[in-house]
Amino acid sequence: MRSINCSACILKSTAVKNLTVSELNILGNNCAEAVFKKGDIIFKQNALSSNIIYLRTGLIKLAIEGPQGTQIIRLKKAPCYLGLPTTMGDKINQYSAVALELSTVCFIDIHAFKELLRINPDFTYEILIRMYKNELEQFHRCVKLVQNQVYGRLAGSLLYLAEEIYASQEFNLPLSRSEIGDMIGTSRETVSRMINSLAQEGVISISGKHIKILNKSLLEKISQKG
DNA sequence: GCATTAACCACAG
DNA sequence: CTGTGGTTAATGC
Repeated sequence: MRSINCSACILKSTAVKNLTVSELNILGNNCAEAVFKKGDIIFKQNALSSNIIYLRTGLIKLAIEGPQGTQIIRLKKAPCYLGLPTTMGDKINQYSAVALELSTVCFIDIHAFKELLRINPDFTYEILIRMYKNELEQFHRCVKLVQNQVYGRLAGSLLYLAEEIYASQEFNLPLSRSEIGDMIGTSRETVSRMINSLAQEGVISISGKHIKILNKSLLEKISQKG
């Protein structure tokens, strides 16, 4: 395998910043970088995986094929690790990852990753903290999805995109209406109608994929009450 | 009952 | 891929 100079990487994860030069060499000797275009599958549910994936740049979605169709578990923005639960918890991928925009990704051999976890506590600590935060986020997301009505779930996900992904009140939706439906557990028709009615009420303005949040506090209210 | 919510279907840009 | 209209089932008042 061609080795990569991880020491020179300017997009190191918080965890990797704790690695020594020799540990960075272990990493560099056991990883490969790849570029994915919008729509490319990075890894697929039910396939065997022996890699941890580090998303250096870009945006991806994680999705599970459920009994009632596709469920988008969450979006992930660089920089972050993908596939920690699925690669550490099982040999088979429990979900798929698909690029939503041009993304660069490092595939890290699971054995090298485990070795780093074993030998460098500061590295391991950062990974753990990240995992715990993730778990909390997932708990909250789960409650919102189960207890909110569709209108509230849509409002919540628009807020999520604005706050967490783009840090802006104005952005281009990275997902189709159908995918938004898959994310909040509703049909594409309902997403269309509700986006339009949010626009009619002046909460947002929408033109194709371009969206602007006009009344954030009202959107937050809708997100909480449904 | 009657209204509301939201899914499913069909059809048209 | 989206938007719209009609229909229908479930739930609440």
